[in-house]
Amino acid sequence: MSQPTATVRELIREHYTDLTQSERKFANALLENYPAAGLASITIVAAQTGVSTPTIARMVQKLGFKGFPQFHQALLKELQAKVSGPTERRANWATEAPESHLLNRFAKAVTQNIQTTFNNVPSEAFDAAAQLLANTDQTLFIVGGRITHALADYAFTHLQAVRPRVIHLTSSSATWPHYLLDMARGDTLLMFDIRRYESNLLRLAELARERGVDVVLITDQWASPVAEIASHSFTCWVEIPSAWDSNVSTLMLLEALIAAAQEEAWPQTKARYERLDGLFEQTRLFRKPGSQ
Amino acid sequence: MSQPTATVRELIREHYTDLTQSERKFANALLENYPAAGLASITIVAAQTGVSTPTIARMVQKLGFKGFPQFHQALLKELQAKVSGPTERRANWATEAPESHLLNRFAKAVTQNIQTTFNNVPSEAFDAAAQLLANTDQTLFIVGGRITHALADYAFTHLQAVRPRVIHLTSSSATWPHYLLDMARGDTLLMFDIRRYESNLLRLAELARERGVDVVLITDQWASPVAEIASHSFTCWVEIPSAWDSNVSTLMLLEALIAAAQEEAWPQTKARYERLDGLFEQTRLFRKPGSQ
DNA sequence: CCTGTTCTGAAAAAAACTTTCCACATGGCA
DNA sequence: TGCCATGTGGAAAGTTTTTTTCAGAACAGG
Repeated sequence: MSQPTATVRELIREHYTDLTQSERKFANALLENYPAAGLASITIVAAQTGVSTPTIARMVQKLGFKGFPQFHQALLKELQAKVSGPTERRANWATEAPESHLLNRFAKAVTQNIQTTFNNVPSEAFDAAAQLLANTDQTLFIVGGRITHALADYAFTHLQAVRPRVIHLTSSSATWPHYLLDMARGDTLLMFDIRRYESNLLRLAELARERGVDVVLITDQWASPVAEIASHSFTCWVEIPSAWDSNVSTLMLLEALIAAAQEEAWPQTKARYERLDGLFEQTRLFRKPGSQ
Repeated sequence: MSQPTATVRELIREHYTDLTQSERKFANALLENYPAAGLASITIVAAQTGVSTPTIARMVQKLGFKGFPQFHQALLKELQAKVSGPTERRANWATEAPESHLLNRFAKAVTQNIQTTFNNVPSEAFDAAAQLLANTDQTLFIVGGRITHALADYAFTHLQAVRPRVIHLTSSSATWPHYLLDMARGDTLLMFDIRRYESNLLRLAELARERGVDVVLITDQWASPVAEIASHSFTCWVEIPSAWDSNVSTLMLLEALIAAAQEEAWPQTKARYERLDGLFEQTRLFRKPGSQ
């Protein structure tokens, strides 16, 4: 109310840290379905969110409204202004920014990449690869390149929680022969290779293949040479208007694979997660906010 | 009511000839400002249109609704469907797989996350943060948590290419005091904190803040406590049907920030990229795509 | 100019909504 | 462990909205 120009969305962002848990529940529901989720009566809104009416009432007061009706009207006014604007442009992602803003150009490119990537995932290969990643009888090796070693790291952190016997090959290729020593027939090597393709990754894949290791490759639309010897390879679209490549679709595919692997061996994984949680509790790595 | 799928707009057209003069007055007002003009209370709607409440009540009954609240809900439902529309339409991503396949369920959740995330980026804060990341007069520190250290690593690799004076705080918090020693007023600390929030990250942010360092925070929809002391903080939607959180939207936001920082200082960055390429050439770390 | 029909809105009654108050639950802290 | 501060929702009180009723206005046709 202090700033008559502020949208409800902005008000929520501004006051987000003041909100309690239940209040945030509603805030998130509203932001996810804006503004429809806030336009019903307070009773309905509360029921849909799963909180009580007083919680909603208190929250809108925190945002600076006198009561729910005022909040309701503010949302309505925004909606009205938006519709009467130049033919609603749903294209805009960052709703306040102009279409030419980097955020919107970027969002457009990445969305396109994700869509193309997912449209081109061979589902049998996906299922087969997920099974390999979940196979705890064998060892799983993970390796990435210059840029993608962060992705390999991410994969390692998650898969290590999902299953035992996961090994992350450090980025220095000088140490790779040591790992090759321990690779056995039936093991899996999860490899990331995005342009520009690194010759030592290809060599590593070849040597692993010779030892009977299944190579699962995640690469880009131009396809790393490793694809020719990989058991399963997945193509990600990575081009954005920039000097470098986007790895959003790569990460998305990776997460999908991790999710699939996790589902594959859920009972085991669940027990592992619980033990992990207990260990974190004991080492007090994560404390509740507010405490020292 | 006869056709449950008919929109209110269609219902109005269908029954238009049955409507009286005053009723048409409201019908026109609604069609001109659809659906906002119908979403207030019947009292307000009537006043705005210049007719009485019974007129509105009678009209919505002519359209086939039991009462004004039912009419109101129908409008709301349409609005809601519209928002989720673009996502719904490309229901199947992995075209061959059934809709219930993990790939499709996953794609749906992540798409929703990305959309919500981008809809909620405050563009001024984004621009300001990009400027901080591109400011080569000061040092840029980067740090992540247990899961997000991979993202921090990714950020480091890219930003190191964009500009000098970038420092990646290793994941072991025991070494952080060493880095704090060198932090100076005006420096920037790029921090990732996704639930569960780590208390040592909060402490680090506090100590940095005390030294006059700008903290740029990338967090999730439940907001890390660091948000309260950060100069700019960005919220990412990370929930997926899984035991862990997705970082696709997080990476997307990060890449957008990197792209913006790169654009901010392009002449410098371009020269840096060229020198970097030359160095790679000399060490022959990479081969050109297609070549052996 | 009259008459019957249709339309309209004021006002009251009914229903629903919003707010306030209070007790209970939760989690941090000594 | 017990205390305190904080957050949460049930229920009643207060308010608004919605519906119904009904009387007057507008209008067409004789």
